[in-house]
Amino acid sequence: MADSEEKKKRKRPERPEYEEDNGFAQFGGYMEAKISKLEQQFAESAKTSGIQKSNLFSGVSIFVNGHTNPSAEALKVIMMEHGGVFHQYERSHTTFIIASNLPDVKVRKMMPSKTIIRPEWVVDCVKEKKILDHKKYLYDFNHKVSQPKLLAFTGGAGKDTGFSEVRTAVNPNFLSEFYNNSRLHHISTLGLTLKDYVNELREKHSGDFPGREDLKDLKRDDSGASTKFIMHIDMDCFFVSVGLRSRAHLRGLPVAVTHSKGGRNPVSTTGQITEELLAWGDREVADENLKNILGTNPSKSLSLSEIASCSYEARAKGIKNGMFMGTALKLCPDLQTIPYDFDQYREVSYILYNSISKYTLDIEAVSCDEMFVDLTNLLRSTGVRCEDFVSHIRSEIRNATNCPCSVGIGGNRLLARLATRKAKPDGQYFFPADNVLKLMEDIHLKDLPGVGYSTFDKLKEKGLTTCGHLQKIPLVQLQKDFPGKSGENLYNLCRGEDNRPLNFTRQRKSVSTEVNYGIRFTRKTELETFLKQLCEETSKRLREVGLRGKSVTLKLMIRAQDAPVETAKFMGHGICDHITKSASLPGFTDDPEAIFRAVWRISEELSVDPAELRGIGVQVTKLSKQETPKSSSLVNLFNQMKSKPTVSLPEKKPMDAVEVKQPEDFEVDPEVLKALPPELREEIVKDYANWTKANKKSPLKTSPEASKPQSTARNSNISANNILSKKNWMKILTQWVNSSDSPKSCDVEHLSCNAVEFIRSRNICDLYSQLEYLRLIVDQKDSCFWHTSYKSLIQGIQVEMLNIYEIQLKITDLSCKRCK
DNA sequence: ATCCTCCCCTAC
DNA sequence: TAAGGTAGGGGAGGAT
Repeated sequence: MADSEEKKKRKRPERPEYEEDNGFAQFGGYMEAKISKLEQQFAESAKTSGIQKSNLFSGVSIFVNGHTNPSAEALKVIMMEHGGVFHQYERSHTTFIIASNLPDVKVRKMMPSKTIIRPEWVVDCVKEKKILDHKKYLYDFNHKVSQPKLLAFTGGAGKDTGFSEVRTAVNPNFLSEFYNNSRLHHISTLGLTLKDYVNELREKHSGDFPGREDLKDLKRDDSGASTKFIMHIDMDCFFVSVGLRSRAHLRGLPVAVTHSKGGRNPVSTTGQITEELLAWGDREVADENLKNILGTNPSKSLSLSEIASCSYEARAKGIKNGMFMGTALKLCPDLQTIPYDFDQYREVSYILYNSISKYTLDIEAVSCDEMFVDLTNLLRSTGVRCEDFVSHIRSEIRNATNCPCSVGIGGNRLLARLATRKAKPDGQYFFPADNVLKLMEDIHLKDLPGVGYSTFDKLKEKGLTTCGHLQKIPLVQLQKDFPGKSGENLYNLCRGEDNRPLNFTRQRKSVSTEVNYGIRFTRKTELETFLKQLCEETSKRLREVGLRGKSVTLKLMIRAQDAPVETAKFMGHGICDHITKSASLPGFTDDPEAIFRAVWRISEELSVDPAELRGIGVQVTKLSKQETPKSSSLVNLFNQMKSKPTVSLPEKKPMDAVEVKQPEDFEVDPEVLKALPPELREEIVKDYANWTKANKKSPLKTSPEASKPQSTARNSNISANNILSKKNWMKILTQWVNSSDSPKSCDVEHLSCNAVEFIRSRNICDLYSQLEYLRLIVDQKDSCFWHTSYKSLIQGIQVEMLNIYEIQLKITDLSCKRCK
C-alpha cells in the first residue's frame, strides 16, 4: 500500500502549479471538491460562531470510523471548540483515525497505514488541557470489543421479552446473525467459493503461467522420470495462523480460535452433557471433554463453546480442534483465545490459491486452506525438480500470507495426503515410491480418507486399527462388513492404492440451506416464517450460481423421545432423530415461493410438532444450468436502456459516426443508488447535487482548462455511442459491473475509447467523477477480474493524460489485496 | 438391471 | 451462554 503511494508520487510530474495542495488534488471531480468544502465549512463555522475555546488541537485532524463513545458528532464539536479538524472522510493527511468498536479487518482494510486510536484520547486531552501521548490510546486489535448488537439479541429490550423469542430462530434477524457467526457456515461457503474460483480461472485462462518464469534458476531434473507427482497443500492451523498475523506477541503460545472468552456456562448440568456427548462427533475429543466434565464440580459449569482451531503449542497440551473451551482451559489454563476473522481467512485463501495458479491450474480445491495439485505437467514442462518446486512454493506462500503451510507429495492423492500428515507442521515430505505396501502397514486406519469415527469403531471392534491389520483381510471378507464399494475402497486404500483422479472442475449437484441451532418454536406460524426464510436463502444461493432445481428435500431434526427439552449446549439441537423427505418442483426452478410451497406440503405431511423441532434444512437437487438470455455486454446494456421509455434520453437519432454531441448533464439515478451499499450511497448522494449546482455557476478554477468556459471545453466531438456522455452513465456502469463476475474485454476497450474521447475533448472533470464512481463500485466487487480490468483501464487513461497534459489523474488504489 | 428416495457417513 | 453448515459418496430397499 505504502509502496503504491510512493509510485504515484514519483510518477506525477513536478510542476508547481499542480502541487498536491493547491491544485491537482482538487483538479477533478466532485468527490475531492465536496470533501474540501466540508472541511472548509467546518473550520469556518468554528471561527465565525465564536465557539472556539482553545487551539489545543491545532494541526490535528481526526476521522471517526464506526460507533464511538463519545459519538462522532460529539467529537466533531470538541475538535471544533479546540481548533482541530474533523474529517468527514478519511484523507491522506488525517492525523488520527478514531475508533473504539470495529472489526479489525475493516479498520485495516480501510486504513492500512494509519494510526488508530481510541476516542478517549480526545476527551483526555481536553481534560488535561494538553496533547497527550497518543501511544497510550492506540486501538487495541487484540482486545476486540464486541460489535453493537441488535437489541433483540442482547435481550436488552427487557427481561419480559420472553426468553425463547430473543435469540432463537423466531427472531427475524436470527438467520443472518447466525450465519455471520457460524464457523461451519463460513468454512463451507468459503470452500465452495474457492472451488468456483478455480473453475473460473481455468475457464478464463490464457495458457500462460507467469510464475514458471521464476523457476528458471532452479536446478534441472535430468532423471527424466515419468512418475506422477501429486501435491497436497494444507495450511497449518489455518484460523490461528491467520489470527496471529496481527498478534505477533502471541506467537509461540498456546492459542485457540473460539467464540468464547473462557467464560462459564451457567445452565448445563453434568449428566446432560455426558449424555449428549456420547452421541456426538469426534470420539477422542468427546472422551476428553467427557472425562473433564465428569471430574468437574457440577455447580461450576464450563464453557461449551467449541475450539475451531488451535496452535501446535496448544496441541502439545492435549487440546484439539472441536474441543470445548472449558475442557481446553482445564488442560491449559493459560490458553490464549482469539476471535474469528472470517474476512481475513477469505483474503488469505485467495492469496494461497493465487500463489499456486501462477504455476499451474491442475488444482483440485478441497477447502479454503487445502488443495491437491497435479505437478506432473508443470515439472515436465519446466524441468524443475519436484522438491525444489515445493520449497519454492512453500516459501512463496509463507511470504505472501505470513502463514505456514505444509506440503505432502505422493504418487496419488492418498499418499500425498498421508505425506502431509508427516510434513506438519510447517514442513514438506515425499512419500517414497517404493515399498509402499510396507510403509502403509504402520498407518493408523483413522488416517485413511473416508474412515470416520463410525467406520473406525466398526474396524476396531474386529481388532483392526492399522493398515497393516487390514491388509491381511481378503476383499470378500471385508465386503461382508463393508459391502460393495465401501469395502473395495478400504481394501485399496490400506495398500496405498488410490486411483481416484483429481477433479479440476466440479459441477454442483445440490444447493442447500440448513440451521440446526437456535431452533425453538412454539407455534406453527413461527415455523412457517422461518421456513420461508430458508427457502428464500436457498433461492438466493441457486441464483448466485445460476442453477435451478427440479427436486427439493426437507431435512428435519426432531428431539429424540427421551432427550431433555433443554439441551446441554446453549440453543443446541441435543439428541435428535433425523428425517428427510423430498418432493418434485414444478420444472427447473429457483423461485422461493415454488420451493416453499413444495417444502410446506412436505412439512404438513410429516405433521411435526413445531415445539419438538431442533433443526431444519432445505436442499434443492436435480440441477440444471439456468439459461442466460440477457447479454451483459456494456454496449448492449447501453442500447437496451436507450430504447426504454423510462430513461429520459433525447430522441433517438441514427448512429451517425460524425455526429457532434455534447455530454449531457449528469444525474444521480435513485434506482442505482438504492442498490448500493449504504455507506457508498451516502457518500455519493450527500454532496453530489450541491456540487453540480455550484459547478454550473463557477467552473473549477484549478482545471487546466480554467481559462476557457466549461461549454468551450466540451465543444469537441464526442461520438453518439459514448456511454460516458449519457445522462444515465451511472446506471449503465452500475448494471454493467453488477451483471457479471468478469468484464468482457471488448467492453473494457469500449469504455477506454470513451474515456480517451473525454480526455481529448478536455472534459476531465466529468471523466474524473465517473472514474471515481467506477472505482467505488468495482471496489465493492469481489472479483479480481474486475479489479485488474479497472486497473488496465486506468493505465490506458493515464497514458493518454500524459500525452496530452503531461500529467496524470490522481486515482485512488483499489482496496483488494489479492490482486496487486 | 437401473433408478429413486431415504438414510448414514465423511470432510472441511 | 453460543452461533452444531454444506456437499458428496454410498448403501438398503422399493419402484420401474
